[in-house]
Amino acid sequence: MANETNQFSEIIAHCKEYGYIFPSSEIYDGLRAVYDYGQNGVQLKKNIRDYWWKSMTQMHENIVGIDAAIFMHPLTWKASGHIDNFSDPMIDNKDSNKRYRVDHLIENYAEQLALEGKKEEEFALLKSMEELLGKDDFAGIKNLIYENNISCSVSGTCNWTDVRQFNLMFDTQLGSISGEAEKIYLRPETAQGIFVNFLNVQKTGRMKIPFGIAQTGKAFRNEIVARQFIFRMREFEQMEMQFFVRPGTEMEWYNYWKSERLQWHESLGIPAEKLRYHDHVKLAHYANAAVDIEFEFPFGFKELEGIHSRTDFDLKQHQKLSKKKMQYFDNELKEDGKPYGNYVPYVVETSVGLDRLFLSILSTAYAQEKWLKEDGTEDSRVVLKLPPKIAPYKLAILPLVKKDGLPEIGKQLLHDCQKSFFTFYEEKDSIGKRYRRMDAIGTPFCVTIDHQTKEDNTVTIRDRDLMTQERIALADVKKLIEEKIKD
RNA sequence: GCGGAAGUAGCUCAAUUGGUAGAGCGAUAGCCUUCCAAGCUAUAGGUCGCGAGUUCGAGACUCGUCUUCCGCUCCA
Repeated sequence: MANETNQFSEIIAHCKEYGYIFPSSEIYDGLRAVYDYGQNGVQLKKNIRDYWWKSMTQMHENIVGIDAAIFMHPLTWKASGHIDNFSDPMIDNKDSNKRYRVDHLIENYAEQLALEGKKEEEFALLKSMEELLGKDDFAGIKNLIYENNISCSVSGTCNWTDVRQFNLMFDTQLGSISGEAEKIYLRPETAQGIFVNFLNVQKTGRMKIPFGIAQTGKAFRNEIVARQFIFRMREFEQMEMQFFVRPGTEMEWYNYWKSERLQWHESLGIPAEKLRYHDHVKLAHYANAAVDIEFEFPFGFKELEGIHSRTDFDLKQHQKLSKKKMQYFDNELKEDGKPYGNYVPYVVETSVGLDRLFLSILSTAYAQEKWLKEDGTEDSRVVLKLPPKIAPYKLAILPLVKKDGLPEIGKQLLHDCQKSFFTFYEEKDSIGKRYRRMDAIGTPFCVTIDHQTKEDNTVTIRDRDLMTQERIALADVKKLIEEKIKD
């Protein structure tokens, strides 16, 4: 009966129409690549986050959570490498549209000079470049490129844009007195909040390796091109867990989390064929192994979660800059009967984008269905087949008519149920229309109060996905739903 | 960032050669009530994305700008 299509633009439209996601500050034309979660979206997002939180912390006695601030000491980003690696001045060639890091562009040209035997010119060029870069004199850099007639290797022209700084980190000022204010960054990842709290948590929680610290929270990246709805946003939410292990055991844990995390996504109803691993060939500066779990979005397979073996890079860097020892004393005995002793732990990270996960779940759940009714006419619906445990509303209570005392029974049931889970109550419009509305927002169960209810205290309960109904005792409704929404 | 396309009511779309905006669905209120969006009545909702320009007159033409989608580019 199902004839499903999965057009991305239809999903976006559905999100807006049914209160899942709105463009940010839409009345002012929106803000590029920034979105707000609506009344249903916030609930779905929260349920996904809670499910992650529970499976990471509550279900693992050796993983605890924290909630670090978005603002962090500026040296944090020096230590992590974000300041040095992500603030390169760039320049575009207007003819080829090719973008270069200006230091690479000039260094390449300098190499040519060297090959031509013009050692002095090479030296002078590099020296001026360093001076200009040192004082962020971008106009000067551009002049330097023009003076030396440095051209684009693709177009061969010197038709350059201005030099621009592309720093992925947003900055702002801490302290309100200008001049005295300190430049401070909005965190580009939540991981560092965990690393800087490593000692606090390990000591106060008396944590023994291996152990993990989990955190969910907002991160900010000033992406040059942010697009594809909520897939790449400038403000987004991460759910990260850093797992601290004994050096040498990291690959074991890396493989453990690699398979663990894939299964977790499947437990949220994402079909296995829409998930795959993508091993990194080119590794980031901090990693010795990295894999992405990719999901087949409507626009192709893209990264959903990253699992990285980060070695001891981060803790060592913080040790270096903070001059605090990021050590752990391992009392467990080696084969020779002596303890493992002091070391800087290795880290295996799992990092999933909550917004991306939201989009994965939504695009998996979204379905347009068409079928023939008994009288031969076509019927159709749009339904979000969300797993009941994360659906915004778990149950809708629908009196068949709004008279004869049926609303009163419905409201009593609402009162009983809403203490335990989100319950929707609606008595307006035809029952079919109300079912369609509930399908559109993904409510898994609808209970209808009819005249028989008054006689024998039973109601019909309708399954969203099957559109079938069965009659159950009114008194069993709450218990039944609670059973259905359990993990 | 480059190229292409689009923007009129909550949604889908109309509006002659330029003559100061309409429909269906939806929403709200009421009536009716029969378990899968389709009965009846009434009401609300738009400075045509925004800003200039051309014109006696612009939703329509021109320019700019914002936003979105598609392709390229980028992506610790």
